[in-house]
Parts: sequence; C-alpha cells; structure tokens
Amino acid sequence: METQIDNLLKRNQLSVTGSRKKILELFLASRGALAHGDIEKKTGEKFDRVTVYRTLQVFLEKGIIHTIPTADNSIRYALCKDECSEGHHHDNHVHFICTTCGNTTCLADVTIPEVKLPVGFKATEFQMLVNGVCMECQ
Amino acid sequence: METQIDNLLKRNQLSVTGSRKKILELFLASRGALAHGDIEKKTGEKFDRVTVYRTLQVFLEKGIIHTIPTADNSIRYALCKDECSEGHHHDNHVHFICTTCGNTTCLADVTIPEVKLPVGFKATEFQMLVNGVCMECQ
DNA sequence: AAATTATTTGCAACAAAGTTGCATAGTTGC
DNA sequence: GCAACTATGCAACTTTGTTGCAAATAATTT
Ligand SMILES: [Mn+2]
Ligand SMILES: [Mn+2]
Ligand SMILES: [Zn+2]
Ligand SMILES: [Zn+2]
Repeated sequence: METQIDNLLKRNQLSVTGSRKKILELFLASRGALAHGDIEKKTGEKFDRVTVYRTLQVFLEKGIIHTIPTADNSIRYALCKDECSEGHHHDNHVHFICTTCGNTTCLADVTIPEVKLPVGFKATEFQMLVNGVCMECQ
Repeated sequence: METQIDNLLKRNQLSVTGSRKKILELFLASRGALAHGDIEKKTGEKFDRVTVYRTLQVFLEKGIIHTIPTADNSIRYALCKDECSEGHHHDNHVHFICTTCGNTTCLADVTIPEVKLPVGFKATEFQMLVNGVCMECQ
C-alpha cells in the first residue's frame, strides 16, 4: 500500500527517502507555515542540517511548497494547495502572520486584490501579507 | 548652518554622528530600498559592521526607516515618507521588486487595497509586494 | 534477487550573517 | 572646557547558509 506522501514524491519524480517523507509529514501535520529552523528543530537529530536545506530546495523547485516573505529574515514555507508545477505557481492567496503566536497561515480562500501600478511598471506576481491576531489567539 | 540630515537626527533625539549621517545620506541618495549588505558595501571601510546593524536598529525604532519583507532572506530598508514615529508607522504603500535589476521601490502613491479576512482573524497591518520589471528595466 | 547505475545523505570545512560585552572615542549639555 | 552620557570598534562568539566528496541508500536493469 502506497501512502499519500509516497505518491506525492513519485508524482514529482523524486526518489522516496526518509528525510523527504518526514519533512512532508511535518508540513501536512502543521496548520501553518514552517521556517527552516522549525523543521530543523522538529526533525531533531534525525537529519543533517544540510539535508533539510537541500530538501526544501528541491520541494520549492518542484512546486510542492512555496515561500512566504517575512520581515524578520526567516522565510516561511508552506505546502502548495493547487496543482503548482515545476515553474508555475498558482498561490495567489493572502498570508496571515499572527503577532501573538507567530504562526503564519495561508488564507487559501482570500485572493489577492489587483492593484494599478504607475506607468512603466510591469507586474508578474502579487503578494500580500497581513499582520494581526489569528483565530486561536483572540 | 544645519543640514537636513542633522535636523532629522535631532528631531528624533539622536546624537549626530558620522555613521548616522553617512547612512542617512545613502538612503536619501538612493532611489530604492537598501539591504544591510548594500549599506555595508557603500560605506566601505568607514564603519564597522556592528555599527551598521545598530544604526539600522535605532532608525527602525525611531520610525525613520521601515522594513520591506523579501523572499530571499535579506530585509530591505527604506526611508519613511510621512511622519512615522516611535511606535506608529504609516507606510501603507505597495513595494515593487524588480526581477531584472533587483531594486526595491516604494510606490508611495499606490495604496494597499483593503481585503476581507475570514472570521476570527483581526488585522493590524497590511503589506503588499509586487514583483515585476521596473521603469528603468523595460 | 542480485548487480549496476543513479541519487541522496552526512560529514567536514568553510563563508557569511548576526550578536554581545566592554574599553575607548566622540557627542551633548552645562 | 568639563563632566556625563552615548556611540563606536574590536574581539570573540553563535547562528545560518554553502560546497565538495565519499559513503549510504534508492531506482533500474538484467
Ligand atoms: Mn501560502
Ligand atoms: Mn516603503
Ligand atoms: Zn496566533
Ligand atoms: Zn529594474
């Protein structure tokens, strides 16, 4: 019997290894986004730091996860919901950062509004970050 | 005769020192936002790395500059236009990141559109990042 | 199922980025 | 100009990220 995780990896032409499975598990288990440091802590001594870097790198390239910019020098990563692929991501949703618990959430149902740019600027991607207090922390 | 820069510092109850003046100069001279690394390079051997860190820190606290989140672990800093103060910033404008030249621009005239959040989420701040090609790089 | 091939991992060594304590230098207010 | 205060540079350190390479593991072939 093949698990959901194994399938996800194979579908992306990735060999199925312990670290990849474990890191995907973490993403599936966590509500919000994860920083590199989070993953390192949660996988504990199981994997080398370098492996975590390389795994995230590969997942990004394959469109399995996407990045969320932050203002504190610690990129967050979250699973792509839709069918994002090698080059093309379709994560046009808003990201919410709770100032109380620190969690970053993908608001998958909140679409980023369009915005008019000054003449001369050509946009290829819009991102929206919202700071505030999340559901659990009210 | 007092310069614009000296005044800005005094108005914020900061002592007027070489590094602070130089770093403010840099911000005033540059079109876009600056990363810590940029500043370090441009100030050359004039100042210690630690001084740059501490200066940016102070400017942030005083509301002289604001941060711009990025997806590459290198926060950008830009001068606050309006009267931002100690605690309260009013930089509700869109930030544009050119994928060609790498420059980050404050689009001071482009206001961030409001967006409805799911029940339970309370927003305190909205940020918007746009990637694309800037005026000069077309 | 064993052997071959290809890929991934951990380790070591390193580079870059960021932090802290403290003596010295510089700035401010009188 | 002097005393009080504040900022700076330096050193030492931690944390974060990168690279090359040999050993381990996974996929593919026979
Ligand atoms: Mn997301
Ligand atoms: Mn700005
Ligand atoms: Zn929260
Ligand atoms: Zn440009």
